Amino acid sequence: MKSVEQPASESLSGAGQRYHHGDLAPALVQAAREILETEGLSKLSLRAAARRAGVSQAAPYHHFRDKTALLAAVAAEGHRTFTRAMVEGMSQAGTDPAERLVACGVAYVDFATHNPGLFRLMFGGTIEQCEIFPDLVAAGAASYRVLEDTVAALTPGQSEPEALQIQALDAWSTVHGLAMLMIDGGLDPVHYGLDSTSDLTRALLRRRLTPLSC
Amino acid sequence: MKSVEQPASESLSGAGQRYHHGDLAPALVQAAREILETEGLSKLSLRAAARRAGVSQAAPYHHFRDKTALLAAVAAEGHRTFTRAMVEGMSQAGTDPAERLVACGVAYVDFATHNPGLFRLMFGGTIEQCEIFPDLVAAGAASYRVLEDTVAALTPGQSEPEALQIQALDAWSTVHGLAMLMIDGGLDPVHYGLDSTSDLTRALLRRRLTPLSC
DNA sequence: GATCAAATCTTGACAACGTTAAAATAAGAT
DNA sequence: ATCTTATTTTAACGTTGTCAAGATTTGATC
Repeated sequence: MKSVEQPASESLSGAGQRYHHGDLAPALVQAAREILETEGLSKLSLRAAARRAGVSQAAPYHHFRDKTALLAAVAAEGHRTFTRAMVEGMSQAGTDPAERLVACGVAYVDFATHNPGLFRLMFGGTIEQCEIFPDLVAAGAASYRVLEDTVAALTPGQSEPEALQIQALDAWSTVHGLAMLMIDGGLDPVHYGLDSTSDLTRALLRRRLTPLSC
Repeated sequence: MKSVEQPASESLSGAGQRYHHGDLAPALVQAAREILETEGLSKLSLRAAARRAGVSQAAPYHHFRDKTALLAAVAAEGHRTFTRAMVEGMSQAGTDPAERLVACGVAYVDFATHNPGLFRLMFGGTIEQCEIFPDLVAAGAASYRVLEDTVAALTPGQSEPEALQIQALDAWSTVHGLAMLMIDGGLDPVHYGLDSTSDLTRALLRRRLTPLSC
């Protein structure tokens, strides 16, 4: 009476509804991620994620303690792809430290505008007491380190570490604020005589990094 | 059999539960605001706000179409006090345009750190389709204009308006990002050798406004 | 002042949600 | 083959957003 032996390949292929899903935790994370981007945070319920993954309402509780825990997993995964996006964006920017920082910032803002729901989940305070999710904290710290390192490369001979940190914070605040304003504040690049949000980000960062010639 | 004639003074005095509240809409906004800061957004339900205002669960629907409409009212009111905070902060900063901008930024970030829940509601994308609430849009635009004007005062002889707008956006992004990171990212001023978030904001903005002496 | 319409509030209900408990089923070890 | 454990389901509880129907108050009109 066994069902056909499938090698745990699930995805969307077939309606094979075996009792044990086999890989439910990642499937729930992906389902939640999809709902987040297509329907928004308000439509992202645990039950909806379970439905999308093809399991019952209570199944997620064997893999996540809470709804918040699932959201934390989504956010952590988001931070990892976010980190990758920044690294990749910089790798195409050559070797000039300033241009690399610009590319990092552009990747930062691009990620936010392309995944607004996810970005808000990662930074928007939706997940209360996020410090109790070590995975999330680590992923967030790693993504910050990319930006910090990029800023550090900008001023090689920096003696005092506090100045560097302030500089990194400055860069971080700028791109983070820009990202937030673009996805929430209804910022329109055309209003600045530019075509895309990427161009606006680039213009803003370039202007910053090349102080008035003196 | 009339109850004692009270001149519509409500507040918290007495348990006078007359059938008509008299001023329910503002009372609900304030109740929501209080819940937001004391218990967080997740505990802010329409029913909880109604309970706190001393009315039944369905009473709010005679003053707000939705839960979202109530949130929008809270956010709009937040933007107005936010605007006032920035104006007042600048008024104590003298006449130097740069110092006024710094004061504006400090007020911006201070407001966020003192009212994190409200600030997130104002900017965090919680209110979907916020463009359908004209009051909210107007209040938000007014708060932005304060910052824009302050930046404009910084460079009096600015010919092209686009350059000014980019400059304003730069300033806005920075303080906004800083505010967001402080309430969500767990930014610690001590980590930068400073005592308070205000000091950190000031240090960052001053550094920005005084380019490396040349 | 009596009457009537509008505004305001309440009770009661419904579906959806987060969450838990108990029971059912599959997987793996002995 | 049996037993233990992990996984999933069904059923249920309390809470929420929201609506419909009825009750109460207010204010205008005669």
